[in-house]
Amino acid sequence: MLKITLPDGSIREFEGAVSAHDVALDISEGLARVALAARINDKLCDLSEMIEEDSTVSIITFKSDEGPEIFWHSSAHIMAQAVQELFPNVKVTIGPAIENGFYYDFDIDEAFTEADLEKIEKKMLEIAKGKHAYTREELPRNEALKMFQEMDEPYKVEILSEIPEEETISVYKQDKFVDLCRGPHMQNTGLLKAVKLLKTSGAYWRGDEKNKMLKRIYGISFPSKKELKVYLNNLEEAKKRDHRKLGKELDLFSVSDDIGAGLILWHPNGAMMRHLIESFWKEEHIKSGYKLVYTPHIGKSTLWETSGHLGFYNEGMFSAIEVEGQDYYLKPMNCPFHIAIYNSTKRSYRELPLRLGELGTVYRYERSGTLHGLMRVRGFTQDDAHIICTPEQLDGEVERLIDFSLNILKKFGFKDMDIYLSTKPEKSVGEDADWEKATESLRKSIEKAGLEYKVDEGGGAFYGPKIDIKIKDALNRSWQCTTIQFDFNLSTRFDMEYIGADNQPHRPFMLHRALLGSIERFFGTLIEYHAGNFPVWLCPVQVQVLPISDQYIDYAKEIQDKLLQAGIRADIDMRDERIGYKIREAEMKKIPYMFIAGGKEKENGTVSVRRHTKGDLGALSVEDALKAVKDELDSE
RNA sequence: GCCGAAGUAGCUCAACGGUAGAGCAAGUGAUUUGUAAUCACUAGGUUGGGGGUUCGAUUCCCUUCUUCGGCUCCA
Repeated sequence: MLKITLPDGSIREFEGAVSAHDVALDISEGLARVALAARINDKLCDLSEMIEEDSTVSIITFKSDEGPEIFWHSSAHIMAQAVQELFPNVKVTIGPAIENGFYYDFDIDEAFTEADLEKIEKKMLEIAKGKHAYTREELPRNEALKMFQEMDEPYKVEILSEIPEEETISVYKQDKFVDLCRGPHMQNTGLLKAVKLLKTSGAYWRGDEKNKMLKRIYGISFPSKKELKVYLNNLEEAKKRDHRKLGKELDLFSVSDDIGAGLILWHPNGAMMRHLIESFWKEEHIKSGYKLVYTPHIGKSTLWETSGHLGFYNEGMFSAIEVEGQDYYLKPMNCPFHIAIYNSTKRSYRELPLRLGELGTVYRYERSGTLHGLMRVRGFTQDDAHIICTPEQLDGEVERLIDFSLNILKKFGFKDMDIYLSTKPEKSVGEDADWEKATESLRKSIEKAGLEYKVDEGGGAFYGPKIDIKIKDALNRSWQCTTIQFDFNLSTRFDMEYIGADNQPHRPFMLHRALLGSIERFFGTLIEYHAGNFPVWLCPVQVQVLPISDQYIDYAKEIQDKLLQAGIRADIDMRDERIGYKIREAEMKKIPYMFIAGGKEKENGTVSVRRHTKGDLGALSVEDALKAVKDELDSE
């Protein structure tokens, strides 16, 4: 048992050996995936370092009197100066601090090469060494406008020209560089001691693809070389968790050029895991009062006209398939089909709430540049459900939904998640009063569950407010999993009704929800979250039986048989190889349990148990070994 | 789709104007093994596809597909 003191003073206890990374995962501050560094007993260390008993650990983003945001924003200014000095024809635009580092967008025709980045890094350190003070100057907008016009910086002029004339604006100067900026900045450039420009990319001016594409440089900087080294190491470690890399190594899935981009092939190992996820999902849904349905993968154009998808979602749909003069579309969403089931008969308030669930496979046209492993694909299966209820049932439904969702996610070991409440956007359909009621219902439910959340003002869909739960990948990128969305649009478009106690027709409330989001994306985040070391219940092979040599294969088969009888997925490595080799292979496949069977074991009716990530656990009777596996399964 | 980078054996990579190599994996044989790699041999490639320049292209150019990092978009 390890006792570790966390930054807030609380004490956490851990079973077995833990690394700083394990602790980082345990602190849900959103930076667990790529915490910049850890401090163990006040010593800066790598996240892969093991922690000793009674340690004090803090996961830090920075070691500086300046907050990272100020530091990185100031670094962006230094980069802009360096680029301006090295490439005089460049036009500067904007350059903020981001979660891990900073970027700056430049207007320049030629692309930045790797060699350019190195030159820029050198120049930045040179500027930093000059210990130039950052000075703030306030001046009337018109004067600033004139100044930037003279400097021939059209992007700065564009920003200024949108500010009312009577306002005063601020500019920051360091060395020879002047930038329009609100600040604040650090005292002088000398605090920057280490910088790495990580990557370049294109970025549209003001994020609008109708505008010119600028060249963006991303970088990270620190007040010491050691911190940069630790950060880069952690980045390397994070890359090892990439679901695409692990997907190949563990033989879980692939994509084939011949089949098409963004279309996933689930290999036997991945398919077994998917089967386990889906079976669990179905059982839980049935227990929670859902009715499972199946619906077709294509539907007639008239359906999509009624739903409105051909209007507002046309760009996300695959083109039509013509059959006997009638256009059919691959479904990008399951909703119209579920609604068709609802509308197939006259509904009474006594039937509500009606919860229709389906693992529904949908196809969406995603632009080629946006595809990303399992996270963004063109064909995927949503764990979709639509809850149709009366206005009075709303609060209760949302509450049990959040509870249900968190319970499901918990089973997969997720602890570190971000919750967002998205409210009414400018363009929307539905009555204001309904929006109000729905939004409040969502808010109350999150608060009642005691969850922390962020509000995304105006971030809702045009058809209703929503709650999203996002999980971060190995590189700290957020991916939306759970989404709970109101829909004021489709219920009207499809003229959904129920007959109330008053014998009058009423419009029901409808909620869309997907808890895992899509099976593909969920699987991707699952792989990265656990770095391939899945909970035992999800492992395609839970126990690998390893006979020491040919003569113990029979004994190994006996053991395997007992395991299979007990419902445990067990394989035997019968190859003519040494035990060290078989162990290595099983370890690399991240199989949780290895049962080693040789002469000693056969004689005593035991197996030598080895647990992945823990090592040799010694000999146990076959029954006890089996019980150890079952106990772990029960605790998950 | 846009800005950039990249595609060589199943995997990880090398060679770079003179028709491709290594390690691991695979196959065969020897070995019968005690907690992260036993040895030997064998086979494996129209260097993503198509076109061009050249006496000759994996290498240079064009085009197309796919992948990667971003932008935009989103489960």
